[in-house]
Formats: sequence, C-alpha cells, structure tokens
Amino acid sequence: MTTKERILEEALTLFAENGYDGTGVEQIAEKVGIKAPSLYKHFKGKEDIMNALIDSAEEHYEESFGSERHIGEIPESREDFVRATMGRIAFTMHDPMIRKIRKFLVQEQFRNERLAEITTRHQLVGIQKMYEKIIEEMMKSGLFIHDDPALLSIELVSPVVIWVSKADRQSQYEKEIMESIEKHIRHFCDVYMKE
Amino acid sequence: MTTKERILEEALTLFAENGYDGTGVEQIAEKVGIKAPSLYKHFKGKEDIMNALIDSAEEHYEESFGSERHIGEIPESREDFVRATMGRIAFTMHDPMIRKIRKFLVQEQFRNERLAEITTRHQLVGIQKMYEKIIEEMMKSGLFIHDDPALLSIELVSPVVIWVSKADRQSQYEKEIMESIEKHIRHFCDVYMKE
DNA sequence: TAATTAAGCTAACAACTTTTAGCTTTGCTT
DNA sequence: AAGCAAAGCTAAAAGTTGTTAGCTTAATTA
Repeated sequence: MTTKERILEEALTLFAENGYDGTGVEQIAEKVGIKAPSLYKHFKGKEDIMNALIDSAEEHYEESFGSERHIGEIPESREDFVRATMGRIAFTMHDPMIRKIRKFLVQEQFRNERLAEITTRHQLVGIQKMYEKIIEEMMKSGLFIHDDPALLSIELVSPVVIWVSKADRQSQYEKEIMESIEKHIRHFCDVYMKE
Repeated sequence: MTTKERILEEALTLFAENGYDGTGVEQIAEKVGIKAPSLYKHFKGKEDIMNALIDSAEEHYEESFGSERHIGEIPESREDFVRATMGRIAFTMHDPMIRKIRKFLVQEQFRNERLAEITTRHQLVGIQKMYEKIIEEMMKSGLFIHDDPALLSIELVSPVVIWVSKADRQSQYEKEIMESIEKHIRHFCDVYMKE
C-alpha cells in the first residue's frame, strides 16, 4: 500500500468520525506515520485530499452498483429472499469501508453539489435500482404479485436505510435494529409474495 | 426578540448550512449585528451556544411530538388521509425552523451521544409514533385492514424521510420528490386500505 | 442623583491550522 | 559513480479562530 493510499485511508477514517472541518492535516499525517508537511508531497492540500476521497467514493459506488453483477442469483423462495437480503444488509452495515463512506457522505452532503449528488446516489438510487431489478425478476418468476417494482423497492429499502443510519450513530442498538429489519422484510414478504 | 435569541437563531442557520466546525463565532456575531466578543456577554463560549441549540432542538421536539395534540382529526376517507399526510409533509419540508434543525442534526449526529439520540428521535421515533397512532385509529374505524400499526407506520414514513432528506440537499428536485411521495402514499393506501 | 448592571466595543493574546521553503536521505537510472 | 527524483524532515510563515481584558455607554435600580 502506497503512502498516498494510506493518506486517503486515514483521511476517510477521520473525516467519517470527525468531519472534514473537524479533522486537521496533522492528525491525518500522524495516523499515517509522517509529518504534516510531507502530505504535500502527495497532495496539493487538504481540499485535494477531500477531492480524491470523493473520487474514490464514486469509484466505490460504480463497483458496488454500476454493473448488475452484484445482484447475484434471483431468490427462489421466501426464505431465500429473506436470507439473501439480510446478508446483504449485514454486510453493508459492518463493512468498514462502506460504513466510513456512508458516515463521511452524511456529514459532508451539504458541502457542494457533487457531494449532494453522490449522497443521493449512494443512499437512494443505488440500492433502490438494485432491488427494483431483483423484485422485477421475482415478479416474472411468479414469486411476487404483480405491482410497480420501483415503488416496492423503495418500500423495502427505505426503512432499512433509516435503521442502518441509526446503527451508524448508535451502534449499541444494533441487535434490536437487525431484528426490526428482519421483521420488516418478513412483513414485506407477507404483503407482496404470493399465497 | 432578545439578542440571546437572535444569536441562537443565526447560529442555527449557520450550523445548518456549514456545520459547527465550519462556522466561526465571528460569522454568527456579524449576522446578529454585533462583534464577536459581545457574544460572550450572553454565552460562555461557542460550545455553550451549541448546547443551548441542542436544548432548543429538544424543546422543539417536545412541542412537535410530545403531546398527542398534533395528531389532529383522524381522517375518514382515503382522500382525507392523503391530503392530511401530504399537507404535513409539505409543512415539515418547508418550515424554515424544522428544516434547519434537520440539517443541523444530520451533520452533527456523530458529535456526541446526546446528539445521536436526539437525531434518532427526530428522524425515527417522533414521526413513526405519530403515524402509529393515526393508523391504529384508522384500523379501529375500519378504514385500514388489521395489521401491526408500528410496522405500517415505518413503511409509510421511511420513504418520506429519505425523500425529504434528498430535498434538503437537492432542492431543485422538490417537485419530483413531492410527486414520488404522493405516489408512494397512494400505493400505501391501495395496499392497506379496505377495498 | 448616585450606583450598579447589562451589553456593547476595541485591542490583543494564544493557540492552532494550513501551507511553503529549504534541507537531507534513500534508492533508482544511466 | 554521478545524477536525479521521490519522499521524508525541520522551521517557520501566514492566516484564522476562540477567547479574555478592559473600556464605554445606556438603562435600571436604590
């Protein structure tokens, strides 16, 4: 791992925890194990680190939601669907990188238009489009009743987003949150799955 | 309006726009129309302004969701329900004070436990409990099918929260957002209202 | 009317932050 | 071996920020 990558890594960690304005270049340097002025051998300035981080958040988004690879196999039963969905949520919730990007974006979303747009994509468009396709396929295969996949996707995903963001700030409630999420998903199945 | 109140007002506006660390006491003072050192006649320091603001956010929560007054009349028809709900959402979305508190909390939610807890209450508990009661009443009066009011409330409210937070950062999409919300609410009625 | 308090001001400190300048070392290339 | 570039360092400049000290003025109270 290059120093440049290490800087970005530690900067993201710190920005996620204390925000951009709450983080000094000195702190970043210290975590990396160098002195602050050495940062300037790799980046033009603090703002430049931020921009590189935004780029990497966009790349990360492309990797996660850009292709349709991540959809995986279409579930064939109710239990299959619940298990796959819960697994994805647990992963999203715990993966350190995804978690940091989420916390970073939520704090910096108002800084500029680009960040606002990326936040919307991460929080709304990405997951929603993904489940739109899954649900659509499951409607075709007759597991779900016929309805608007986009609406159903939003209804499935939104409570999860809200609960995951609660877990981001109050991790002590993680267990109850996971239970609530599962209850919600099962209820979703009760309503929209056939028989 | 006292100077102390004016300071809190302008501080909230600035914190909502640029975050706590992104706002200087000098900026606050300038907006109020005094010099920075004069702030210290009213507050012990910047942190103290912040704490007073958190107190007022808690008070505001109590006013909005503490009693059951705000529930108002229980809707008697589908159109009644849609209209009342859309009205409440439009108000929440546009009211400057509510909007500022929302933006302030979303940015500062990780600063300490108290802020985390208030954010959860504002974003999750408050609105959800409110609709839980409304839906419960509407189940009793036979307008909704019988189901878990807490789950239905979450399913009704979550997409709205997500969309309103999108509108907070990208107000240019407000029109589409309101349309999406209405579509969602009508779909919710289709699914959970009797015949 | 005299005294006191509240609330503003200017000046300035002290700490911190970001960034630059210039030096040194290390390792690679020719 | 010589030259060069990359990447670190120290010192310090330049600017900003939160805060304090001390003064002034206006309003309130005794």
